[in-house]
Amino acid sequence: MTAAPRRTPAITPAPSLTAPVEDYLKAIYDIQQGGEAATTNALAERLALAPASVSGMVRRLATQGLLDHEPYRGARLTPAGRAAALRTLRRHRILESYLATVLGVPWDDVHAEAEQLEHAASDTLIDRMARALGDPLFDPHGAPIPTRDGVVDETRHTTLADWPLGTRGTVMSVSDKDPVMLRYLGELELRPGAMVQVHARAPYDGPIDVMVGAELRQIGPTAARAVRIASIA
Amino acid sequence: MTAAPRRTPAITPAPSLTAPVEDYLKAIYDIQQGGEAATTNALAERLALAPASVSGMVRRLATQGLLDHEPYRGARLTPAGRAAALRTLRRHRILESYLATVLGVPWDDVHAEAEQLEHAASDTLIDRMARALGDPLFDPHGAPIPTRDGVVDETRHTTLADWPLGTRGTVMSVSDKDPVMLRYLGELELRPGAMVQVHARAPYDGPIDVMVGAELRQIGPTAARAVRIASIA
DNA sequence: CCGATAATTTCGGATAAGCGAAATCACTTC
DNA sequence: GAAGTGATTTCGCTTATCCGAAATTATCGG
Repeated sequence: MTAAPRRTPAITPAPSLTAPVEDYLKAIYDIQQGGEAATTNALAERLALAPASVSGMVRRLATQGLLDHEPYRGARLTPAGRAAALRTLRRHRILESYLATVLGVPWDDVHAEAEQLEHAASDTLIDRMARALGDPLFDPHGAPIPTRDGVVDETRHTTLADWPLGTRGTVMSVSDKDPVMLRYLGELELRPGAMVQVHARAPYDGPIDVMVGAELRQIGPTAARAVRIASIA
Repeated sequence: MTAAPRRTPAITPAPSLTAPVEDYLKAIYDIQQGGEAATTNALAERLALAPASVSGMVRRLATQGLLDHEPYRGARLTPAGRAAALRTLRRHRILESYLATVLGVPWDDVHAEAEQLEHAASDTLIDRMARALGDPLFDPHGAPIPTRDGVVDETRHTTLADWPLGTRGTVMSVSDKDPVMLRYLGELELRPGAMVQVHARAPYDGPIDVMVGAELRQIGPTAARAVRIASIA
């Protein structure tokens, strides 16, 4: 191993990355954010690719200094990789906010549309959209929007599946990955800002009784895991 | 100066085309619209590619039924190719209009931005933007916007370089290809809608004296060729 | 009709991204 | 501590898009 000059890169992630590369970095960020290791398999599943393909790309990105990779162990973003991931995340979430707020795109469609546009929109366009929205801090699903300089709230909130019985809380965010799930949660009024209180949880992954606003609902554990809660401030 | 709108037979523009393919089709449409033959070299220059690359792609697109190609002669869009080109053109021009009108992107920047986004935005998003604008018929540079069904005004207007002396006319459109040129034309107030009258033309590609509104300007023939004029109605 | 020139195509090769099958490694279990 | 299992990587190959150099074709001037 030659002692490569390991400068901690400034916030500027050099040249424009390809769409697949941005997707890998975003996925790795996301998995790390969930506290898990960004293994080949986890990445392959999230990106809907064959593990073999992920192996190759991860090696390439590691040589490009965007992530650290110990073979058979998993990948971890370098500062440069993290910066790139956050830039893409900002684009994604600003776009989601803009599409939902200004153009009235239904909130369960916004994710897929933003997924495409995030690779094409220029930085200045994203900033224009952000300004038009009043530089929002959260997207329509409650996810925090990184600033232009890569500052982002990374608080990990408890999911509704783990929220203590009896305690009142607020919905902070819902997962935006699955449009069907989103539509379902929308029907239950489980959107960011909603007040909740878990009354009971049946054992063995049974249904959860939860007050949403003034309504008593029953939801399954999978849906509950997509909803993140915080104490009322 | 030919006439009037044209209807394209409803042909399913098969599965989503790649960005390069859409660019080729758009370029061919554009060149044909200018009355010239879409030769390999013309395409190579417009797309900033090597002629060898164009040869290969044109052959491929011909086998896919998007264009007719006689080797050593040039390419011509089939109905399917034309439909695909017009779909991309609609996206491009709706995006230009939206960016300029709603988001305040400077009119010399909108082309480059739209060039990227047109390959990523969904059809329904484009329609949403169009509706938000009141389904405009022309983009900010005066170019006609095809409808969802591929109807577009293909009138070919005379350029300012050929406009008869003394006759008053209206600027119908300006070329959006070169941002520097656009900025220049903007400074001269040569935008769609402006009234013009050519007073004199110096020989040998000399400068052109032209009244723009109430101002007398002098412009060169290259700039004049980017401005299209029609009689006042 | 015959080249010369210019346009076009063909050829071999490069890069990015992906896949399936086979080999390899890590970890748990006996 | 060996073996089996599942995760990971390697290998060979595919597709899309691009390039430069060499070969080919069209066309125009005489």
